[in-house]
Amino acid sequence: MALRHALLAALLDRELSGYQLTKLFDLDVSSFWHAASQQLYVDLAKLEADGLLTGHEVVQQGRPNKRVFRLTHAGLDELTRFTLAPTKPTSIRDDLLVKAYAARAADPGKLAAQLEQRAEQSRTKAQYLAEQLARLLEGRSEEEYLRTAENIGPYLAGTRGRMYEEEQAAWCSWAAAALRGR
Amino acid sequence: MALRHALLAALLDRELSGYQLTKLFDLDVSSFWHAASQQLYVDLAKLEADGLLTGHEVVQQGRPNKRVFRLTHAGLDELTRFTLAPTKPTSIRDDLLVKAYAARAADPGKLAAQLEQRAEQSRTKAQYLAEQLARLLEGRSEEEYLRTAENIGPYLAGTRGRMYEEEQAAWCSWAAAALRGR
DNA sequence: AGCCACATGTAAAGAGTTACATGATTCC
DNA sequence: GGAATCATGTAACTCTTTACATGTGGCT
Repeated sequence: MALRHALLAALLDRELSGYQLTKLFDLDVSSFWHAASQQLYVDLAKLEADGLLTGHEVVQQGRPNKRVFRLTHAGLDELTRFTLAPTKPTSIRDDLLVKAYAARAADPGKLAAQLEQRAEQSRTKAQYLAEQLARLLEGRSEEEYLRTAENIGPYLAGTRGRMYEEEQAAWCSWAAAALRGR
Repeated sequence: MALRHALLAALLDRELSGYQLTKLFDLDVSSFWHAASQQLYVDLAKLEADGLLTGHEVVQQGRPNKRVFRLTHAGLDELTRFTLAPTKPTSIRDDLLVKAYAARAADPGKLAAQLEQRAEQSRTKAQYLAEQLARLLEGRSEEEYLRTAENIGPYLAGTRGRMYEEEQAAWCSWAAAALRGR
């Protein structure tokens, strides 16, 4: 049920359309919460029906019109309530790790190749996220940013995403090497 | 659809009952694929109906009888097929990160407290996983183990789980400190 | 008798994925 | 005209979660 809250959080200090959220979820948010664009539209509609968001048509020139969404007071309350509610620890759920777990049933070379490919993807994503984080700092030191910025949420969550991708890349390379050495 | 394959992989070189799998998934496997015990029984029944597993009643003394499951040839084939199939990158999906993302809507102290609590849980879990990994080595060096052991899958996947929990703990502590310093 | 570990499920509701669908506008 | 980007959805299916359900046997 956190997709709803991820959407609310993404709209905390700005108005965005479904399409803009799609791109945001593809790149930045996906590092800690993945969702397909279709699902975003479904949940945006529900959130609006529940009065947590309001949508406004924006007429554009040179491209199709869009509907941007804004948090309502009820939406902000709901988000605050969510941050206070207890959460159970969740963990990784990754096909690739299940494949590694099943290593004995796999062709070592082919599994290693998949791991190396994923390592590369994760490295790319980690780099992108690092750039985004650097952009948020706007020249300030991290320490200063965390003390003074208005909304440090995206920086905190984005940092976890960057760490995750870096670790994933490192583990994939290590596991691939282990398989290659057999 | 990887729960099926995680079950098959867990049965790669041993017979286990639903209850034993429950405990395995609670502790070891949960670090890379979480599943509730009810779901295990449902999927075990399906896997048996699909001919990928066979179940055998085991009469026990001093405790209720159990049914242990064993991979069939078809089950092993299916697992091998799975390891060859392409996989899309998946990522974290964690309520706690969404909460961090929504930091601006949260009470900093209360969110920090939740992060610190999670840091503690992750540290405990990382420690448990480290012990399990050390047990697998049976005194050998990691390098030797990876070269010579029969089935290195659990060690590879378990290592990722341990890394994840360690990183999670480190990030949680860092993020909590950032929130406390405001 | 009461509690705990062992042992195995069913049913309903909720969330997410996959496939399908449509249309506007710009640029080449 | 065709491709790419912008823009928004629906429907069917699969998977997961939550709540409910039941029973054995040892220990105190």
